[in-house]
Amino acid sequence: MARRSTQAASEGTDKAKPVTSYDVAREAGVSQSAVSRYFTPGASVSARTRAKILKAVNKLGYQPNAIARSLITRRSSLVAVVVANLGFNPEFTSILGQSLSARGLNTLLFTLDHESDADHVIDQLWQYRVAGVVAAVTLPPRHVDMLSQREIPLVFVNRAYEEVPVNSVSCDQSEGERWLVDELCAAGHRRIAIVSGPEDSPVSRQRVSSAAERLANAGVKPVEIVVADFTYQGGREAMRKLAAGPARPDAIICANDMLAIGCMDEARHALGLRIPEDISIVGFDGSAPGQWASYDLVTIRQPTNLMVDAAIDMLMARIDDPQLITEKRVFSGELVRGASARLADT
Amino acid sequence: MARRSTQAASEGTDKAKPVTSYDVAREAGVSQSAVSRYFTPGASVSARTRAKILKAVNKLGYQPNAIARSLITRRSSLVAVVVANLGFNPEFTSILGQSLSARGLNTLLFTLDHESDADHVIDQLWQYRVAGVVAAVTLPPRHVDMLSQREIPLVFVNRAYEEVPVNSVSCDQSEGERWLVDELCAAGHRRIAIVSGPEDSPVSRQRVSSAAERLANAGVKPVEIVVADFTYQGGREAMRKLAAGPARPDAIICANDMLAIGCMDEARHALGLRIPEDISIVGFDGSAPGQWASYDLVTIRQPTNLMVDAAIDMLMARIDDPQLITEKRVFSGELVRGASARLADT
DNA sequence: AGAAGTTTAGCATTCGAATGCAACAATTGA
DNA sequence: TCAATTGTTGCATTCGAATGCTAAACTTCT
Repeated sequence: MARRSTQAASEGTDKAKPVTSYDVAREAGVSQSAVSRYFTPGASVSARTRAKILKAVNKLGYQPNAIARSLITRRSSLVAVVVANLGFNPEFTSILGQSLSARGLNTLLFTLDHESDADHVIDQLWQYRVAGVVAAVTLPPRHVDMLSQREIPLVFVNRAYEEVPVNSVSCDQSEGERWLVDELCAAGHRRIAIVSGPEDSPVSRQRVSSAAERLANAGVKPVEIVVADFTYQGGREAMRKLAAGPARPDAIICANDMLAIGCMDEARHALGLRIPEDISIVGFDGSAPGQWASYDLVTIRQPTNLMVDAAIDMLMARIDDPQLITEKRVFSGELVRGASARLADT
Repeated sequence: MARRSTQAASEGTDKAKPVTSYDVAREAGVSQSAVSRYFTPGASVSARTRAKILKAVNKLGYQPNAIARSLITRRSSLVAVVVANLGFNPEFTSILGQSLSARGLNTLLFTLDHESDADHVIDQLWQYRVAGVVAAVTLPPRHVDMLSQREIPLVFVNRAYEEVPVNSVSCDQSEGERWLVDELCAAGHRRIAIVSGPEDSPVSRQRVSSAAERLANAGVKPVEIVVADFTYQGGREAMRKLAAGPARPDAIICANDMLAIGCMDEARHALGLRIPEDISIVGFDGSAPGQWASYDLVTIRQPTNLMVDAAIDMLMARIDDPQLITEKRVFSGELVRGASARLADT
């Protein structure tokens, strides 16, 4: 085993030179405190020292060390973003990252496949003393409690908990499903099937139960409820199953756009059905592919931008005052009247 | 006023209690050093103290503070992942994040809209003393130099530089385009157009020039080269322009799948063309939507998993030994013989 | 049992920036 | 002009874990 210190010291060709606030202070002829204050928004530094420091900073190419800063201030500019691998709008992550960045926060991204990975994620984000957490997945209540005990602000997106008070922003799933059901029923559909997402997905469960309930109100019993995962392939298989069943439905309510797209492709390209003449298909999300001309989905568009902004607002309010009362913000979706379903004329 | 849960409300002054290694040491009756060594893989700790510490750790719920550790070791477990907002496979980010996580690294995600944002990103990742950088965007040479001076390992994905030596993994764009061109020519296409991505995108430039070159070799001059951005809408507009031009092409080579999808939708749904009877369209990427039945694109599938693994391998090798010579790994793509283009029979 | 070698434990220091405090300078008011 | 006020500055300490070094405890071998 080689001794690194001696080696590194001897071979000093082009060495990385970590510039510290002390270096800047020496260069500018001021104290390290002054340099620190220079980078602290509210601090009092005279114009003269300001100028001297600025010069030294530029000369040396100094960048404050966020690690050291976090250590002493006990807070970082990192926000953990926890998303599920499947079933979530990839554009959401992108928009969220950009909004965070615009507010000077950095994104620590965690993608989880299985809920069980949550333990690991919680450990990691705690180790990094993140300033907050935006979760678009379900976390077990004990993790929610843990974060709240540790006073780490947490905002859920499209999740709500009965048991624990949490901040959340969401799109009104029930309302959206009611709209969809009403549209389908008004257009005369009666043999309606539902394609559900995974059974452990709260979003899917909520959408499916809302739709089923509204159907029941309208005196319609779903001809079938098929469970699929939140993938294109899942949608195709679901459609295949429905077509093979006893009474082919004349309308399908899918738990998200991806499933709807899969259903449409299977219906058209494998089963030779016409949409919406032979069968109506509706989704939920308002994802980009759903709006492509090939699909032109009837769906509920979630106001992603609004939701992201709201989430960040809540998070930052919490960061400033961790004692704030929890709040849930629910946005209405927007019915997108595409051509994938036969709807009543407006 | 909202009602609070019994748990949270019971303790009026529930304070966050940051457990440190000293707390654990006291609880276990050992020194702080011992606790530290307990969490250091190669360190020597006797079975007895190990047990005592483990007990204390569990009792107090201790998690080492990654910030403090990073400060003293001068390295973090963070890897910066820099991607462009448009034009890149979202699944790439997801896979990369998971692979990093599997190796104990965390993902600091930066999404950039404009290349000019790169300055800010470089500042941020340097401030956090990231262990490495995976970039799927072009960075100005000065930034590449800066990272190399600071000895921060850097791996590019699908970018290569002539001027500076950098690590990179990529898919062989030229080879892929040659395959596509050859297929189209062999099938008898002669009026071939190209839809390019943004002119400041190296990936697009490389693909377009490779295709154009191969066409020239075959004695074919592109009927037109249309520039678009890397979006669905861009593809649609490009197709519209091409159709309005003097000689409508019988085949279109698109700089990526998204553009190809846009072209297909415009051709079919706005122009009433049949694909591939009236016009052949090919893409590049092998993205998921391109493989959906509605499109069934002829394209080049990039081996995303291989590329991600290779990138991480290179990065980790660099982290272990920053002096390693730079290396470029180029993978072949895979021709996907879909139905979006009329190809010669095999 | 004693010498020589090997683990293991603890002390003290280190990483780099933020901040309370006290000293000092600059400004204002009388 | 001097005192009171306000604004700046630097010193010294702090955050929490890692690590070189030394001393102590344990093995191993003769």
